[in-house]
Amino acid sequence: MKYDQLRIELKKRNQRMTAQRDIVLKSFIEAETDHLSADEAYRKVMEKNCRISKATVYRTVELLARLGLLRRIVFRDGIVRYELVKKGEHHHHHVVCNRCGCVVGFPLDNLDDLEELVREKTGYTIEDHQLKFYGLCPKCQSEKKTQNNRDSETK
Amino acid sequence: MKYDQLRIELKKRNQRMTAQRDIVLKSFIEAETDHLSADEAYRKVMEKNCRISKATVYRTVELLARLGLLRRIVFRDGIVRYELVKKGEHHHHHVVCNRCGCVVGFPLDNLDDLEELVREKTGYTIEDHQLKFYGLCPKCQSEKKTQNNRDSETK
DNA sequence: TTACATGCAAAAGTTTTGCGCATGA
DNA sequence: TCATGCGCAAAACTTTTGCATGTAA
Repeated sequence: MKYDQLRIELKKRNQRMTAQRDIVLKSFIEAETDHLSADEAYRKVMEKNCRISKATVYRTVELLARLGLLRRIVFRDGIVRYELVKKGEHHHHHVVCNRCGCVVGFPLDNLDDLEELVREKTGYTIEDHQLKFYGLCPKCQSEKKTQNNRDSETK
Repeated sequence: MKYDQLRIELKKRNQRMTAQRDIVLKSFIEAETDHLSADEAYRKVMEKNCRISKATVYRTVELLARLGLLRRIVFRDGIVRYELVKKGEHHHHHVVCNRCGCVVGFPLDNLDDLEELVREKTGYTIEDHQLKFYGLCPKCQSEKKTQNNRDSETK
């Protein structure tokens, strides 16, 4: 399945298929909606007792991003993470919890019109845009509430 | 002017006014629309022959961001940068050149309605959002064009 | 006076690089 | 076969931390 797709994508670009590249891509497939940094991907791979060099993971993640199989996502913490690019998926954005850092996707297509407006106003040709929302996830909202209650009782 | 504002803001939060804090804030004021990382701010300060410890710059930048005088901005390169928060300024977003990295602001207020939609759909309470456009600035567009012409002549 | 900020140097953490060996095509 | 990729370890950075000293209030 994904293994073949990887082989095909690599062949297209005259890149070789290796066991390491397969393992790294798999770790992102298994992470599902999680966004992994190169370092986190390395740890995940190590947990499975796959002996890969950290340098290889870093190089592979960078390669997969260049091939368009991974998308680079950076939130406010400045950690470079990657998410799996799924074919035919809608353009989606990210909603990030300021407290626990959990992330959910949010589909939204109609922002493309804005790109044209930006081009007119700034003279930049626009290739891409990224929108991020920051706030509190439902879990942290209720945890914060009970914490506040505890605090006011203590006073 | 800004010096007093800084003193006032610090006093509000029971923080002390120091020469170092003034110098660091000034480096962001002088950078104008540039976005500086803590490290870049440190270099700027050093250029002016001000002997400040790098640790102090890092601590000060973090403090100024916490006080709301600086705003944390992170682009796709994962470098944490800061921009001066100007009172009463419109909500603005950033347009980034993929080639030279130059950044311009782009005022746009009416995205706030979206926050309500995101809240309904995800259950997150939204405090903030950031929108970034990536493309090519006018300068890089023309540079790329002449470069392409040169390439095709050589072939 | 004294609590807080600074400077320094070391530590911690992340990412990149050089090079000899291994391997996919 | 042999160009490419890998593993290892060192290097290069960036950012944080502990602690003695200096200083704003």
